Amino acid sequence: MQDQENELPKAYEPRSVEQKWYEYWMQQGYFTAKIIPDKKPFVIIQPPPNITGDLHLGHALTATIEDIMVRRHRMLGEPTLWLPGEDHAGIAAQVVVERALAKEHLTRQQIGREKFTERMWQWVNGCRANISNQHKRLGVSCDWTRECFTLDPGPSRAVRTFFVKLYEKGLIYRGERIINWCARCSTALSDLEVEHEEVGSCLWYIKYPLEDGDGYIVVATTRPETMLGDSAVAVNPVDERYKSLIGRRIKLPLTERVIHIVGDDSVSTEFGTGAVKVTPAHDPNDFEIGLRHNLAIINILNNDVTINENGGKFAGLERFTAREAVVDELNSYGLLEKTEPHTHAVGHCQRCRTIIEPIASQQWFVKIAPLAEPAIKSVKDGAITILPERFTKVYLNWMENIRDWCISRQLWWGHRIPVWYCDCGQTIVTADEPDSCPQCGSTQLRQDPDVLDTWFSSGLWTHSTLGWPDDTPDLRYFYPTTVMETAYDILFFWVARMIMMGIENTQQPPFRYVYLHGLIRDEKGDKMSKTKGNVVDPLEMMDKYGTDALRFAIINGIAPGNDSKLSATKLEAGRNFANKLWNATRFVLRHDGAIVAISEDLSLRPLEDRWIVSRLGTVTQEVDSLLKKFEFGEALRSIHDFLWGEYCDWYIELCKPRLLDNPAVSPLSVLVGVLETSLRMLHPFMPFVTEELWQHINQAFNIGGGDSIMIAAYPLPVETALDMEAESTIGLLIGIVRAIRNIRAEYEVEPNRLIEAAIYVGGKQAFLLPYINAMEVLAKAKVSVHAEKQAEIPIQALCIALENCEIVIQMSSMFDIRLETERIEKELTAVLAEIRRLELLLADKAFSDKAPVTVVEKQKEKLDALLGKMARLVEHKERIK
RNA sequence: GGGCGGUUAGCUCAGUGGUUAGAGCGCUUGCUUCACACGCAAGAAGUCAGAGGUUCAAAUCCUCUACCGCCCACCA
Repeated sequence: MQDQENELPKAYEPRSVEQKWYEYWMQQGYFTAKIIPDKKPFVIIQPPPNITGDLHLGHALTATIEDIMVRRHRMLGEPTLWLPGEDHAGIAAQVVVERALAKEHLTRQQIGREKFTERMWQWVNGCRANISNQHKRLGVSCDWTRECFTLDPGPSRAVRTFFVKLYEKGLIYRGERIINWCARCSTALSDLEVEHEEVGSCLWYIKYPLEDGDGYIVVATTRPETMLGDSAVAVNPVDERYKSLIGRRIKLPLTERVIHIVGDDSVSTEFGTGAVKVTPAHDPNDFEIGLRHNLAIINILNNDVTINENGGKFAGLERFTAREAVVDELNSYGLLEKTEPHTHAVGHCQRCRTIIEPIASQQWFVKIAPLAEPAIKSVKDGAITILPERFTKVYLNWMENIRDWCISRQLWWGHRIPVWYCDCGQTIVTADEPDSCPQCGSTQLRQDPDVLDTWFSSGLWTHSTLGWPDDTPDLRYFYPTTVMETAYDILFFWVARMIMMGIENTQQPPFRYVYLHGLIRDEKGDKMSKTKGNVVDPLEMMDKYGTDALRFAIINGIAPGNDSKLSATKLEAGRNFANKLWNATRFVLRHDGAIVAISEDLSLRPLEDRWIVSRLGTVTQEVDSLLKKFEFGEALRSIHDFLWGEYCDWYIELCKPRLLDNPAVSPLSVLVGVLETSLRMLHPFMPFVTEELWQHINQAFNIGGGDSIMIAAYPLPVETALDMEAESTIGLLIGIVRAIRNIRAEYEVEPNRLIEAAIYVGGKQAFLLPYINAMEVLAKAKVSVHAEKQAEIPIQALCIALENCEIVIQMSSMFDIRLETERIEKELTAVLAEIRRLELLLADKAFSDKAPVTVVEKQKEKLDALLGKMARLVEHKERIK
């Protein structure tokens, strides 16, 4: 066994073992899910990372939490599928490649759609490999044989099939609506892709003259330039101020147009002047008013948000330049009544931060309410459970107020809309590219140039990855999946849509549980972002501390749905824990002997053996129940505290004397068994170090545990594990040892000096006797145990009362009383001298008046401390007299 | 405007009705103890944001207040 020890370095070196085991696991095919018809599978479809760059800590957290669940369920013997993939990430990825092009002073328009798409695919190939490799470094046990990409043929066909299906049901339509237009990306966006931000701006009050010259009506607006597209002024019909004006005509300033004043309920009488300019082409509210009053939709903007020909002389100006020009001109005509400061929310493009412009435009939409209804029901009924529970309300609130979803994007990267147009006017909507027009037979068909919102394909992910629309064995067996685990910030983008689409396509909710984790922030609590430069690279952390340390650091202390911060100290704690396990195992491996199961002959074993087995049982129970509740942070803490605070700090130490004495009942079986079981319990959290150590133990003690810890059994709670007698007695023992150590530290007893302690326990605890010897070394106390309390306690003794016993320590055993008395005298003299000096100093008026307050205070504090010290010394002197 | 979360030891956070509120890091003191200094032992440190209420019992449940953060939202 000595050789074995030589093989193991003194400290754990992650790099040397991680790659080895990952390759071994892959080569053994442990990650590949197998269909076992009579068993219920555990299934997680991994949230596919965007192919926009490197993995960040959020991905690491997602991957780790999912790996914990997956490894546990696999160890529990369930057929387990964790399906990995990547998302083409439509606009986000296109922005990344456009930026790369910009560095070459190129735009996508310059190189054309075909060349641009080629560039995209080049990027994808590099990025996907990168993402997979980073995932592998994290130790993820996902089934790489089933890896998917959203643009793969299968998922792509699912997208087209779904589109056609919804179109045929009348749930996808094309129409002119107000959409969010990003001029930089040159595309429409869904409402979710717009991020609102409060900005300080102005409210401009503009006079609109009545056509007949009979005065004017004042409207308030935050976007004066849009007046160029006004087609009415609206007032509330109940508003006494304006009631009589309804139907009157206005000469719209800066244009030649004459518009009407209309009455509409939607106008607030409270805000602004109570009269609102109506621009149906550039405001969702106005668009609705326009529909009700049959108003013209006058689009005044080009796609690059310059003013178009409808803006008359302002044509060609950029929107904000136009705003200034319009205001100036109005002012010069005396039509600007006033300007007020005004704060309001302005929409920005989620991907490029450009200010969004609402524009009426022809786009494709999903009529969402019919899809939302069963999705709401599935959560209300409890078919899907959202954790933590508070997100249920957030989900329902959004779903119940959901609005139609704009799914067409004027991008080049993504799933092309499966719609073809023929010159004869025919529109063909089909999953497979048509050869000719069914109406006129023409082969000159034009496919719709737009692509679909990237979330349109992600929403199908739970079943498109398993083969849908085909009826495949995977789909039949693994669907519906078990848990959808992801960050709470994509609850609407992704989770809600998966539920709607999953139910629509399969009549079943796509998963049983939604578990939402929080975001990882930097040490200051800021969201990590590349522009802020506060991004922590998981790869760097793994290089520096090891993968298990990173996994420990991001799981330890987290609560479901709560954000967390990552810091170097957490990573160090993880590394230290791995190292602690490494060394505990090294200690165990130094010993040799035959091993039996820990449950065998347990009742014949000494109390400390029964104690640690009982504690293991309790921890197993805790971990089981915590993991069932998705409390990963608490479960990890529980295992950590047990291994470090009980197994290493107490059990190993309790065993040391026994291992030297070579007693009749060797602790080795329990020493090995508890460690081996704990490693299995910890494995899902820290897969590499546990595999490495478990392999050593498995071989050295010939346990026959199998080829890998990752397919060994996960420890489950056993009813009989608890041993109250052992727990209370060893608990008492620990209390005694701590008390003695405490006294030794307090009296500064030399480390090697043995002290004499007598322990008095009630008659029932007399069995403590045989185990006191084991603790003697630890406590450096020569201990005698008495069943009953002696009538007389020796005078020069220290008495410590614990819950069930009393400890009496002879003062003379802690130090030589004569020498100690001399030492105290000496110290007292010195302390008294210093006290006198300080008292004189403080009494000196010259000092207290002239010295800075802080200096005086400091001296006072010093005096207080010395007085306290003197009191303690006097008390100590009295006691040992 | 609507909703949610947070406020616990110097720092980062667990704990959500039950004796004396925990951990990691930091701090103080002492240890080259034959697994580990990425360690061991001992210690100091908290009016659990504030106020009121329910209860035998509240950090935990209820109400209100304050501050911080987040999400949703078409009042121009």
